[in-house]
Amino acid sequence: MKRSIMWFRRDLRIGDHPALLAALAESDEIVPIFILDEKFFAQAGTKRLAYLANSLRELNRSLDDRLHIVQGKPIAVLKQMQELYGAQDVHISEEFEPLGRARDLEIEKAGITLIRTGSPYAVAPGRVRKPDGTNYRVYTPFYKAWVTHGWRGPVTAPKLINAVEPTKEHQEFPHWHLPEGALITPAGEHAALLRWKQWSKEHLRDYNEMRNVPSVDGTSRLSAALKFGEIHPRTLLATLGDSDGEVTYRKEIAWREFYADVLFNYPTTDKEYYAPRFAQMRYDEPGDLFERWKSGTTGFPFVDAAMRQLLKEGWMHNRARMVVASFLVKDLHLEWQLGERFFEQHLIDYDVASNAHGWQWTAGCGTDASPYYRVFNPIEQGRKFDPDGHYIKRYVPELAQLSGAEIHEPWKVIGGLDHGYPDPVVDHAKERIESLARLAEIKESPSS
DNA sequence: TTTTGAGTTGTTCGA
DNA sequence: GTCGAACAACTCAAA
Repeated sequence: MKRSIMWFRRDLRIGDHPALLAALAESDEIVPIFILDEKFFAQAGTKRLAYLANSLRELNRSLDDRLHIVQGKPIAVLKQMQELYGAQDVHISEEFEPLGRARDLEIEKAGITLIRTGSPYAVAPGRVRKPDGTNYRVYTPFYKAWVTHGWRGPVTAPKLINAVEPTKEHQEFPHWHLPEGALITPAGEHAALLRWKQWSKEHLRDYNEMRNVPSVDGTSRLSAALKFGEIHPRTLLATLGDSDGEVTYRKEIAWREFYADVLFNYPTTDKEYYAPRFAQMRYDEPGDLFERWKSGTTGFPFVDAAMRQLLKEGWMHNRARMVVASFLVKDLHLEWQLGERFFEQHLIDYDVASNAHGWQWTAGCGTDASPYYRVFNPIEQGRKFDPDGHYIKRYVPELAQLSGAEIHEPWKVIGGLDHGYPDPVVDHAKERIESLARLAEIKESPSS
C-alpha cells in the first residue's frame, strides 16, 4: 500500500490537473492536503480569505470530504503528515514567484522530496527564450514566441480518487468572515467552468470591444479562479478560436504568462523598480490625498467608482485599474508600490506578477517603455468608457441624479451638488504637467 | 557588429 | 462632433 501526499496550493481543482494525476498514478492512496501558512496570508484582506475558504470547501466537496486542512509551517506539517500516514512523496504543481519558490527550495533542503508536475501556466516561466537563450523583455515578441512554443492540451479529470480520510482536527475549515456590505463572486472549480461556458458563449466574440466597458459583462471575471488555480489557462486556451474576441482573449492570457516570466527572470521586481532610474524620481509622501484615493473620495467620479468597487467586491475592472493607478502615480505623484500594496490587501485575484508589473506598466517604469505623454485623463477615460455613467452610478450613489453629460465633471453642475460628493482633490491638467516635468528630470543625461 | 523596425491600453490641438 | 497629426527618445529584437 503506497501513499503519497498531494499538496494543493494554487491549484484548487481536480480537472486538468497533471500533478494530481501523477500522485494518483504513483500510489494506491493519496493524502490531499492544504496548508494554512500564515506567512502567505499576512497581507491578504478578508475578501480574499473568505473566497479562499469557499474555494477550499468546493475542493473538499470534489474530494468527497477527504481534504486535510492543516495549520502551520509547511516543513513541519509535511513531516507530520508523512509520519502520520506513512507517505513519502509530496506531489505539487510548481510555483515560480519569489515567495513560493523560496519556500519550496527550503522544504527540499529539509529533506522532503517534492515531485513537480505542471504549473499554473500554459508555458512555465523560463521556457520561452530568444534564440540566444535570454529572456524576452518586450511583450509582442514574447507573445509570438509563446504561441510558437505552444502548450499541451488539457488532461482529463481522474475517474476515481482514492484518498485517506482526514482526522477530525484536519477537517476544520478556516472561518474568515466578509466585512459588512462586501459582495464576492462564487468560488470553486465548478463555478469557474460554468462561468467560462456561459460567458464565452455570450460575450467572447465581442471581447476585444466590450472588455473596456466596465458597466457591462465584457470580461470573463476569471482572474480569481486563475489565481487560485480553480481553472487552468490551458483549459481556456483549448476552446479559443480565431475571431477577434478570441485572439484578444488569448493575448490577455499571454500577458499573465509574460509577467510571470518577467518576475521569474527579475525576482526583485515585485517590490523594486524594473527600470531603476525611476527610483530617483521625485515623489510625494503619502498623506491625506492617499487616504482619499483609498476610500474612493477623490472627487473624480470614475476613479471613486473604481475604488469603491474594489472595496466592495474585491475586484476591479481592468480599465478602471489602469485609471486609478495612473491617478495615484501621475496625479498624486505617489510611488506605485503604495497602490500595489493596497491592491494586494483588497484584490481577491491578487497575483504578485500581474499586479506588480501592471502597476509598473502604468507608472512607466515597467517592461513597456511608456511614452512620456501617456498620462490617463480620469475625466476623459470616464467619458470614453462609461459615457452614460452607469458604472459610476452603481458605486457612487451620490451622483445618481446626474445625466451622462454631467456626471464626469460634477463640479460643473449649475447650482452645485448637495449630496456630499467631494470636490476634486487636484487639478488634473496641472498635475499632468507636473508629472511630465518630474519624468523629464530622470531622463538619462548624455554620456560623455 | 551594425542596422532597422517596432513598441497594449493616451491626450490634445487644430482643421 | 470627427479626424489626423504631433507629442521624444530609447531600448529591444531580429535581420
